Amino acid sequence: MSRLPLDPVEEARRHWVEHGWGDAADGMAAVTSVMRAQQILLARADEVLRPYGLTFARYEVLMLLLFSRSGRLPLRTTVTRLQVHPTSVGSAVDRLVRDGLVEREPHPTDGRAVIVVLTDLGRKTATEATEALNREVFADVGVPERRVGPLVSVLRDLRRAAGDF
Amino acid sequence: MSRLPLDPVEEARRHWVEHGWGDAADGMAAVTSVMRAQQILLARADEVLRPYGLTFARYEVLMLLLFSRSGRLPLRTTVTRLQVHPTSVGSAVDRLVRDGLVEREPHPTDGRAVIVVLTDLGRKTATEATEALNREVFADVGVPERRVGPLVSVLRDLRRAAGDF
DNA sequence: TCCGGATCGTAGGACGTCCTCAGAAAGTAG
DNA sequence: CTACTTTCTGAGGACGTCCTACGATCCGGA
Repeated sequence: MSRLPLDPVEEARRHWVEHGWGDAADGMAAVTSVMRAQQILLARADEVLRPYGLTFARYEVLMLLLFSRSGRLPLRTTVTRLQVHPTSVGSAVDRLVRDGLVEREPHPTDGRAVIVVLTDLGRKTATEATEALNREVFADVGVPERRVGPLVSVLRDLRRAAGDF
Repeated sequence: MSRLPLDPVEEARRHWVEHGWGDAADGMAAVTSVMRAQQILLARADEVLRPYGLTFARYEVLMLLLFSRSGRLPLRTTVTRLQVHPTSVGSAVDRLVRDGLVEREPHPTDGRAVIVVLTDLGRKTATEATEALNREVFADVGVPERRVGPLVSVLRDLRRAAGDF
């Protein structure tokens, strides 16, 4: 993967201004920056998770179950908390079941619903994977310490404005 | 899409601290925030682009060609600038060709390479789509004006540290 | 000149995301 | 109790991303 001579986001911003789109240049730069940052961070996380047979999407499902303490949640609950499409969680759960990390159970009172249950292997894997992620990714995301707070804060505003919570 | 009672990122941070992972909690919050912000912004962009038969990935290819002024670039150049895998750009170009927005041409001197050429329809579509994106997404990304600059700045640091440029 | 390594693009496959549609079950109004 | 609406899940498909493997081409050094 080669290093570019110039920041592609700043290059795009320059083109935006040249085309008379200056009033949208900052927004374009923000959106493009977030897109690329996500790509970088997701690649790092997936690389660390690969030895555990996980991806970040499946890891998020496992962590939700780990935090539930009883290790079991309705599928619908995970869909709501993870803010993704039902079929996305569905396929993640399918692969977690395939690998023995979770199990599907029928809901005791709602015949439509499904309960996802963390297995012992799933609990062990989630814990070990978290320690690896903490060490290899989260402990240093490549942003100066004092700028992490403001970053999370501004993105929280964005998420709130988008109706997440 | 339902609104959650609490910020899921802050909920996760709380769980991180409770599990003794406090030193990685900020990084986890930063990574998770970026992931969700990207999902929100990508969904908005794709929605605005849908009437033009575009996705954000294909739109980025078109804009690179539009800015090249001759409207033609080696495929390799677009792969490098967009920082994605060659096969990702390949499939994007396939669909752009299918829709008549670009054409493939052989490279005049390098038998391995491919030149991607913007068609008149592609140029027109890219321009109109940009005006829609500027109006509907980039002009107001849901972040206070004065915080956009720092956001772009901190993510530029992250991208630079990751070796992008 | 020739040959071995590097580069470019593509094919096939795994995965995650979204969409629409369908069916089953639950809830609700009458 | 019936009929209508809503909720939950799964099937099938489109798309973007990545990976590995492969063939074709280029290039530089022997």
